Amino acid sequence: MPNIFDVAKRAGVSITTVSRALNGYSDVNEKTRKRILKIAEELNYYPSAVARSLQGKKTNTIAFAPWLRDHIESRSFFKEIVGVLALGCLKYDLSLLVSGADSSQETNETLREVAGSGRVDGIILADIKPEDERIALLTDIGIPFVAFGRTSDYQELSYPFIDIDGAAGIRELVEYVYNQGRRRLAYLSGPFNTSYSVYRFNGYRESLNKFGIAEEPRLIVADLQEQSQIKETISKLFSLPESQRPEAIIASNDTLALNVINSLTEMGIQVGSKAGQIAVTGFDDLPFAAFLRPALTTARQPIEDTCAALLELLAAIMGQNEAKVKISQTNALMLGPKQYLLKPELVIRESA
Amino acid sequence: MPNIFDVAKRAGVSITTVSRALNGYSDVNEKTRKRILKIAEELNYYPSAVARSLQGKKTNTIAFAPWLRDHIESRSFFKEIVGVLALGCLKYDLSLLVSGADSSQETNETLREVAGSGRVDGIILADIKPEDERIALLTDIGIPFVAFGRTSDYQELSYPFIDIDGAAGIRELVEYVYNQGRRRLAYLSGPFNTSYSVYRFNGYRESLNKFGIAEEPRLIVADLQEQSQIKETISKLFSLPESQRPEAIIASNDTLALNVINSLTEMGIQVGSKAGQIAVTGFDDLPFAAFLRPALTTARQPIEDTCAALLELLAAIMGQNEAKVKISQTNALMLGPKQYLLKPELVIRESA
DNA sequence: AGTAGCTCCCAAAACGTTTTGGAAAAATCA
DNA sequence: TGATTTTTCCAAAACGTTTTGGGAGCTACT
Repeated sequence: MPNIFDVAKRAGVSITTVSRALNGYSDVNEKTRKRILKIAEELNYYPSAVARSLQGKKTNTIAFAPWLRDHIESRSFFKEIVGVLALGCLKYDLSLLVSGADSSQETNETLREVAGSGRVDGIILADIKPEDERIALLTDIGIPFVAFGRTSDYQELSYPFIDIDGAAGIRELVEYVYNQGRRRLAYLSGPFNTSYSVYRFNGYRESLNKFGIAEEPRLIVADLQEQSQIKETISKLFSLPESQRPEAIIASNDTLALNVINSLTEMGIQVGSKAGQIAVTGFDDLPFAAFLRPALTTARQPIEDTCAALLELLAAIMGQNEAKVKISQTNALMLGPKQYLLKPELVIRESA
Repeated sequence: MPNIFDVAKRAGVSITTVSRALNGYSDVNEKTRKRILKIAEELNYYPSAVARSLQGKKTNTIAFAPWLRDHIESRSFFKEIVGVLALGCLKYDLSLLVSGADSSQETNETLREVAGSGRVDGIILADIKPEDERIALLTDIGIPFVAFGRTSDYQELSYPFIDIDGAAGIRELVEYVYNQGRRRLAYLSGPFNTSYSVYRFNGYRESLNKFGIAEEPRLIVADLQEQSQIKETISKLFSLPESQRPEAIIASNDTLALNVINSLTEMGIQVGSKAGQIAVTGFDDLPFAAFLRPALTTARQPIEDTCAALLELLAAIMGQNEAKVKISQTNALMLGPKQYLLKPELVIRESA
């Protein structure tokens, strides 16, 4: 591979001139520039990104750092987001480095490596837990980052994040089924070791409170890990005396809802919005949600908006014009400086 | 951020010694090493990946380079693969750079940049077209790469690739519906500007030929771009006299099949494997395929195997032990040196 | 004619590592 | 004891850019 010296020699100028010609500086004669450009083209010369980074202290790369653990629920959404993010990076002339790990042990080591080694200029941190040591890690290292999601203590820590308002989404869903006349509302969730599970559950409790419905522990199952547990849970719920059985099942995400619907269907229980049927709702609006039978009523995560906001915020922080960060998404609620909440959108289909 | 000099000064040794201590060389006293390690820890020192790359000529990064254009069909599968790839990279201690572009103009410029600038050690090229100028580009630049998919002229060009045998998948599907007694088999496909469309269509023709069925132009529609066209196509097919209507519809991918099923259902036409119903098949086995009603009969792309093979092959090429490249996937067919074909798996469900 | 101001170019330093080729000090051997 | 080997360390070069701080050679002004 040719380097800048090869070009300089061939053109009969110094490497300084080659560099400045290629970078569009005005202190090089137009004729010389043309000549250098042609030679660079001929030689198939491309400046080394690595050398450039070393000198310029900029890599023009950001990392997307999720936890690639194999939850029943987590992987689908990760897949949705990375493509959109990659596309969005083009606008900022950034490259996207995907950096995750599956065993939680390694994770922090991988993240520390990518954050500490100067390989990237900024990081988008995903899959935030209620208490997430990665926030402190990155803050410590001093690398610009934006979290996708938020911890429980985001107010004290006050790091930048974009989150989707899970509580609001669930509240809308609950209100919707409440207005159908349903009162016994079960809530199914994965374990509370992911922030969004906690916030969504809070939404459920807030709604019950608002409508004056007492919490019924038997209707709340919040540690679902595997498919088999779901089936089991459902049959337990439906072995209750008729007057105590749930009239609606609020699932904390689409994948869970999918399994709930399948379990119910298998048991011969009708799912749907009509009276006599049991209502089921999800959250996320993954691609399959529209194609379920019955099609899933859910709250849509605004993926495009979220990714745009994440990049916008991160770019602003990296560009040091932190002062005037202003997220342009219309439905963004500002929780604190550089902390934004995006609203999910209610999607009514057939399952509720 | 501290650098190696800071550590050296604090430890009272030269930077050489720090470097060698950190990299586990044996010519540094165990006591000194311990001291250096502790100081590095205290200082929160991490070697600059950039400087290291510059010196070592290795970035330990590979790029995933798809075409992120917004086809009716292409995006879902891209999303599937990037997550698995990212996970697989961990085993090889590689990072994954996602580098795509949406307008086809930019694409080559982006690719040239990432390939020519030494930012990555290797590239996984996806979304191969029947004639794909990117192959020549990368060969020219001389960067190690593996294509996911293959051009029409892969034999002359002879570059490394992993492909999924689309023809074989379609053949199995066609044979399956043929054995149900169906003879009038329509074929629906997106435009032939993507390799897999061509190979899959070939599979269809080979099967017809094998079973002595004449090709019926009216049953072959191969330029579907939008949803609306699909509905239109379907109604045209079903406005034929009864004796000429298709008994099965072979769609070249799941997304297409999904829309076909929806269109048919809207028109009140029963889809399924039973006599009197029309059979519909897809290809890919995307996550939603199992949840359609009727659930989609399709050919599953072995994503995990494919990603594993891509990485295995690329790693071998990058490691210069090209000679003994041996793909370990059990169902891999070798087409040429470093050229492998993986077999899709028939997934029988309800739609056919 | 002298000087100030352009235009166009360049040598050298800096970015932070690893590698190379020793060299001093300590240990071992004869 | 002197010679040899081993252990432990280091100075300098190299990787390929960009930036800094000028410096010729012209042109234009007074």
